[in-house]
Amino acid sequence: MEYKEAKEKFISTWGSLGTLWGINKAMAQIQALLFISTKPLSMEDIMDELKISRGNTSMNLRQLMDWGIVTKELIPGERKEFFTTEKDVQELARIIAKERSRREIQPVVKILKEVSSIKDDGTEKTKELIKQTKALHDLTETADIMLNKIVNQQQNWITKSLIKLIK
Amino acid sequence: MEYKEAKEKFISTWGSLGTLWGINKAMAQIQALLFISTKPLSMEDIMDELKISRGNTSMNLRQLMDWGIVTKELIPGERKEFFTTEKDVQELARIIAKERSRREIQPVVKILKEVSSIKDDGTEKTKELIKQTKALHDLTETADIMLNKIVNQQQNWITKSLIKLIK
DNA sequence: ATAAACTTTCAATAATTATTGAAAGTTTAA
DNA sequence: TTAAACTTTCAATAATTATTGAAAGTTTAT
Repeated sequence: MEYKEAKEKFISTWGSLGTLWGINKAMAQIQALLFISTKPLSMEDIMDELKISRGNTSMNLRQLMDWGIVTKELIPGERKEFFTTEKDVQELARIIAKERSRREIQPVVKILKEVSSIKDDGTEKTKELIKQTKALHDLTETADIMLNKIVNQQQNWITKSLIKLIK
Repeated sequence: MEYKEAKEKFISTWGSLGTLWGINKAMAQIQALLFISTKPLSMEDIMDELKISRGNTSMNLRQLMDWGIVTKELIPGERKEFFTTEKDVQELARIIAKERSRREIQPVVKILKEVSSIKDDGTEKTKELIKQTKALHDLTETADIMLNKIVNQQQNWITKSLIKLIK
């Protein structure tokens, strides 16, 4: 496999994986392209490489910047804007975990808490609803906390030891 | 908030959360309904509760069974089939993590390995592609292993200690 | 001030994904 | 064996989501 094929394979795979971390295809592909680029790219560069429209590129770059994954780079003497992505995978994971937690998990935890806090009228179905949503609330909250702590401290002794222990 | 409202809130929230664990709305809603039900439900029951068609119900129940989350329950004297979901959240988490890993993460890890194994032709761009996809490969693989190990051993001492340590 | 270079916005359209419903298929009871 | 009770399949349709492209907006150089 040569460079070109490998590059295309990586970009398209990462793009379709986008759903796994809650973003759309174009967004993931732009990020992938920047991730393996050796220098900042302009909107023009991205459009050409991925064969997507200017509007699409603009909107998705904005979203990536909202996520905090991509930043504008000003190149002296250049009129256009250039873009780069976070290159450190650990830092990338940290940002993504934090954002997903804030955008998706926490709102759900909040609703699970509300639902599991309704007053117990003594009926079996109410008891079951309370019990099950409470269990889900606790699990989701714990998972969320763990995920964030883990990605935030990957290189410290706790995780190093954990990896050894569970491997 | 009364039972009915709480129930509807739970089902619709869990439904829209479906994307987070990679399944569609109807599938997640059916699972949610079964999750808080005190007894097995028939296809008829599910259609009525969620206001979805027979075909939709049938197809999504099948998928839930493929995932191993829902099982058919045969009730003596009843002609129709009844369904139940795994009620233990820990077990549910274990099944979901395992399935997502198998269906989505592992194929990506495989491709990252392929891409990061192309021959180094000495150019900067090839070096960068190899370096970055390798980093992503290692991170993804480690995250996948950790996730699975964690959900598989949640109640053992390792996780109990971990939770205390990182909280 | 103006025009060229560039970016953003957003209504229209395309692509994708979910849902329906009725016909075909299966199982069970008599 | 047959007919009623039930489930599955799948082509058609609906709903949702992504993408385009051109007009409007912004910035910069002169």
